[in-house]
Amino acid sequence: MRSYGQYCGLARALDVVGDRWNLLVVRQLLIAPARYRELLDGLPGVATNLLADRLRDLENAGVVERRLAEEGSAVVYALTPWGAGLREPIEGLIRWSTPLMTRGPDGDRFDAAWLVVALRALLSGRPGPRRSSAIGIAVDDRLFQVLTGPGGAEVETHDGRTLDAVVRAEAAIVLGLVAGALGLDDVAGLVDIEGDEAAVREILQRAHRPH
Amino acid sequence: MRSYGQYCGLARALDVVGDRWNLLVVRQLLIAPARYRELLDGLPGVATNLLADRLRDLENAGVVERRLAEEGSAVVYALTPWGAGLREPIEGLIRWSTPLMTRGPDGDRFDAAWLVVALRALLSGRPGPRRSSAIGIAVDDRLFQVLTGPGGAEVETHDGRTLDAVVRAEAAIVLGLVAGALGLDDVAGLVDIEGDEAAVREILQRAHRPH
DNA sequence: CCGCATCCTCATGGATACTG
DNA sequence: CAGTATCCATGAGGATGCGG
Repeated sequence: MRSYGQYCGLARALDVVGDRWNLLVVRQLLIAPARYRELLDGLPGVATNLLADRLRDLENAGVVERRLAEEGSAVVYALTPWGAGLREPIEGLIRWSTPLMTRGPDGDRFDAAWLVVALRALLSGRPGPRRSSAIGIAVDDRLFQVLTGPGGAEVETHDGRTLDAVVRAEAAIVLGLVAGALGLDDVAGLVDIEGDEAAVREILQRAHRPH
Repeated sequence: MRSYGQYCGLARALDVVGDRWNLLVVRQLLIAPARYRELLDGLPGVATNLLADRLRDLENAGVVERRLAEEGSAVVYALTPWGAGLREPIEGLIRWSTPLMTRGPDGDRFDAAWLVVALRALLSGRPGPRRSSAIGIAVDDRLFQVLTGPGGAEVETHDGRTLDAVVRAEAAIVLGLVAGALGLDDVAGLVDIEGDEAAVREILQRAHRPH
């Protein structure tokens, strides 16, 4: 992308991350450091050459760094400390987007890993007292609970139900909550979704690994 | 721009404002509502057809609205309340960009009006006590002062020097401050710039008008 | 397999000219 | 003044190739 050629913080920031796909690459790396193939999978629709281009650009700009796992030549992409600072504006955009999310998936693809970023944005970005929150969700007559603290969101189930169902349902509930400008304590709702436990459990584990 | 087709807040936000120039249009309207020509002037480098396209897109998305001044057919563009909510992520990007600003204008164009957004972002977005700050600036052996309160920044001069010089110098000082992670009380610096008083005075007046 | 690079097609952006 | 129309350059998207 051509530079805007403006001595303005916003313009210069967009010179770096304003290119198509760039902020979504950062989103993926805010979830966890990832391999090239994982990024491709987490960014449905991106062309392979574009992803390579964007990773190069972001690396040259100092947003992303390539790490070589000691074993062999495995390349892992991760955010630099400065790149991780994009969490703030990204969370702002996520909060701003809640009116766009109320219409539901509609046909868009969905990946539970994206909620790792979104939940933290929605639950930690509100003004006012920020203790911890508990959101109860009823799925098929079974009750689950999502506990949220200052550091982010953790999912706990009091049941044998899959974690994926909890996470997805949580998305709908939290988005509905925020859209309706309600408080975040002890709210219950009802959603009906199926899911895969192992995948989400791994996502959550990786999300707790520091970069 | 094609939709990302992802049920993710960030992706949907970028479906709306991720197009080139879109966030810069919003920046201009965060300064003040503006006519088409004013937007062209405040967005150096944008093509007229692109600006027209983007304004249409943003209007259809509910970010921008056209207002008809009672007199004749004068069209004024302004942010909707939802569109004004982009201030938060924009301010986040501006704060994130400070390392990019320390190298100076370099050849980029500069418009003092952009500081109306940037100053507020830099001075009101820091964590911790948020009282008011005073930044002293020495320009050609004369001292000026920029007073900042919770609602934003106001420029005052204790001298006959042009306001534009104050504002431009202020940019360099504040950016340097934030980049160096210093506090914001009673800091002095030195810059040497010329400017035009009337233009900046009008900008500041308009910035204090609510949308 | 993974991590890209090349090639091709087509949509989008940029600059300028033009119009109500 | 407030845009539209036009033309050309650039970049996105998709398929495929290729070395490790």
